[in-house]
Amino acid sequence: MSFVPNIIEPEPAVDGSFDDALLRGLNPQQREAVEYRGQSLLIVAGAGSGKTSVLTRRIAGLLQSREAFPSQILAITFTNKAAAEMRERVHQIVGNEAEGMWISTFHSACVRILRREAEHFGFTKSFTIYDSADSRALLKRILKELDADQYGFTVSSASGKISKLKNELQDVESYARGANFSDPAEVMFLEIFRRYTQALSQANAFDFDDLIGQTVYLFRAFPVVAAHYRRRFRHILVDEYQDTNHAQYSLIHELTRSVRPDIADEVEAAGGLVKTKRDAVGAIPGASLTVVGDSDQSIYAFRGADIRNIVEFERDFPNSKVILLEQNYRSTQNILDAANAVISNNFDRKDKKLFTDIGEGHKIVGFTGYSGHDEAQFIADEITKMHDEGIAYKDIAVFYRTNAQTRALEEIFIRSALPYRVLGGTKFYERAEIKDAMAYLIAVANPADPLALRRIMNVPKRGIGPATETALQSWADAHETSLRDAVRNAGELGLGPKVTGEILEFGSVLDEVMAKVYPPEGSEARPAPVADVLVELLERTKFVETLRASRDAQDEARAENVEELVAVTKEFQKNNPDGTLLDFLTEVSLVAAADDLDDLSGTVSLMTLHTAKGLEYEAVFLTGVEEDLLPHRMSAGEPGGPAEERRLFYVGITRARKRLFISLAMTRAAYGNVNVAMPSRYLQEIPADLIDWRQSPGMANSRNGTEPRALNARRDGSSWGSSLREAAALPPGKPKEKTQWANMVTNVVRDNSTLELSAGDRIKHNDFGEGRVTAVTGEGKKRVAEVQFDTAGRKRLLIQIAPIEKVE
DNA sequence: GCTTTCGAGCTTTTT
DNA sequence: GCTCGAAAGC
Repeated sequence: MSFVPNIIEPEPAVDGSFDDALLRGLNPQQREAVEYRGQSLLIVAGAGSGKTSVLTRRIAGLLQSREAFPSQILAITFTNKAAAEMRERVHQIVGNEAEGMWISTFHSACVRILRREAEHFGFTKSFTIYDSADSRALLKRILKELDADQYGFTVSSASGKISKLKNELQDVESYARGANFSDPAEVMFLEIFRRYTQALSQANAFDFDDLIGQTVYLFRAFPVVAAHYRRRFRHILVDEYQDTNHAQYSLIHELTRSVRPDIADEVEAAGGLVKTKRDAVGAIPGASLTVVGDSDQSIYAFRGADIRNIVEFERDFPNSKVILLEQNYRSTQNILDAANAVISNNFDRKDKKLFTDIGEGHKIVGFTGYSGHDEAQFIADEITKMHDEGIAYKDIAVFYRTNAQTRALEEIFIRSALPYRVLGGTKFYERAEIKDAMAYLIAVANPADPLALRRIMNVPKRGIGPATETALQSWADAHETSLRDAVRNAGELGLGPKVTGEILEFGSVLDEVMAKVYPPEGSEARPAPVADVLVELLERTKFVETLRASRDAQDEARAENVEELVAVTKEFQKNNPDGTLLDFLTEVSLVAAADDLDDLSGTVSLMTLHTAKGLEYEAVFLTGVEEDLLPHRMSAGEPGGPAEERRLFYVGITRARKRLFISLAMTRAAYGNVNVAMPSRYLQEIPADLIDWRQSPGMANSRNGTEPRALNARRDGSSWGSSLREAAALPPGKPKEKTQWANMVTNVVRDNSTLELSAGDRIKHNDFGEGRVTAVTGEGKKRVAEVQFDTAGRKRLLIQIAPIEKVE
């Protein structure tokens, strides 16, 4: 493929001035961060210090002053959501001038580049993107082929190691150079890595890490290609710089390099307009770089993020300017005091203190539950109270360390009829039936991908079992062709007539639909819209029909999910009239947890602490602040683990604007059994006078006691254990137990759909005891009772499933 | 080749 | 307490 410059543009006429409105309301440091002009700028932006505002105004300034065309700006954010927000905010300031900027994540920017350039190195533009599940499936096959479990390899250990290597820009060859060949496990790993890499390239696929790594490779191997992007992007801005890994760091380095005079000659000879950009010696100077970050918020070391990228920025980019933003515009002073106190325990950091002039605000509220459910009930009650006080559900968020913690929260929220959304976690696109439907689309888009093909070969059931699949694969191997070709030529395999017919029919459905997606060269036909493609595939394979006909009750729900996917494709087509199947697949592959956080108002948001980064809420609940959860047990062994966990806690605290709740439980369910939980060490790091303990670990621990025990008085495990044993020894359901653990919740659920309730009724609840109904709202399945309990306080109950009965 | 059953292992965080 | 894979029976 020859290099074709695709944008002809004159130099912008710099008038060097921009609207004063851009600087309005900024403090001196923020103002300087917007106005500074130089080769490289590091903005160290504490949590809530207005960095998004600074970044967007900086971009708007570049555009308004005509220092840059939109097409010369590349802004990189961490999530698509953040990218969309930044685009929107720039658009608000400069209007349509914002068109043509690249504001995207590292991954989507790289996909865009790779789709354009993949043909330089043996891929086609229709490559597929393997998500982690796809990579794992592939690795599973490879490990099995090699019997690698003999050497202690698991899918997760192998995928972790490969990912780590790729983040450090290592490939099979470079790894082999440093490998110890007398270690059989290392030899085995090398073989796994080799086969994995080979399988990806045969499948015309990249995994997540490749998207970055291969782009760097592309730039290094093809200087003229790199020169095209270096020439194009004159201003590069990177958000959340503390979370970049080595590959991403290298990508930034590659993009901001200057173009050597001889390469510039080559670009010019190929028709690239570079003359106006060349300096005295004929080189094209490197682009200007602005990075924004906060090393206190670095929480992705496990993914290869290297805090040194930000710490050593000044060394890497000589003559760079550093600007510190310390004034916080988000949180109350109490919240900031807690955050500052916690983070100051990380000793190897530059001292930095957030301050605000918002005022003290509410105290932080602490609560210790008996169990995770008890904790969840406390949260539900507090949310109800705040909602009554006029705080919208959408301004409230609940954070947790692990996704497993959602279960208890969801159960209680459903019972309390609280509207909520879980961000991340088991996502729509991870459901098996959705992955199946998606695999049909991938098989059509990228016929080289055997993973997708294998997944759907027998879905719905068409009698192509493992034996038949192996036969097809062997035929493909013997003829040195793809699995897809074997499907087309199934007639030559000598299989039974029935199964042969099925395979051929399957293959021709794919081929015929493919012809509609990629109309032959010179034909008038436009590529078929994604929704049509999907519907045709589903109909011709009787995919939904089979699910609907199934006796399994869950299959009905699966059919509905697939219909939902059809709706998603229609929506996509509406928003992107020219969107291709590849665009759709790319978008789906790169959606992040924080991305589906749309303005769907009126629901409480539940998410992990990692997902919470970059977001802010009026009220925040930090849950499960316990040893082994935060800090997580798994982090203990890793160097820097506890410090990173502390940063995670810090990130959580600093998301809150006005109200912060910190909660924990004395027991926590894991793997289906119940374990004793201890308060997190980080709790002691918050000055005691900042927290108003509704029920402190000390109170919850002492039998009847209302004396809060000082948190920093070390409790050993045995005292917790013994107190628990006493608690557990009490038969469940005794009145005494109830009053002591007013919020204790059991798992009793019943079908109450026939129960008629109205205001004034007196009821008895399994866990909360007796109370009076104050209001009934909603219809049918969603009827909700507001109940004032005698001892347990006010609760909202979803009547249908509440363990209650009327008492006369 | 399909379906059912039973046991093992599992949970850190994500683009 | 759930998911996945192996094994056995149909």
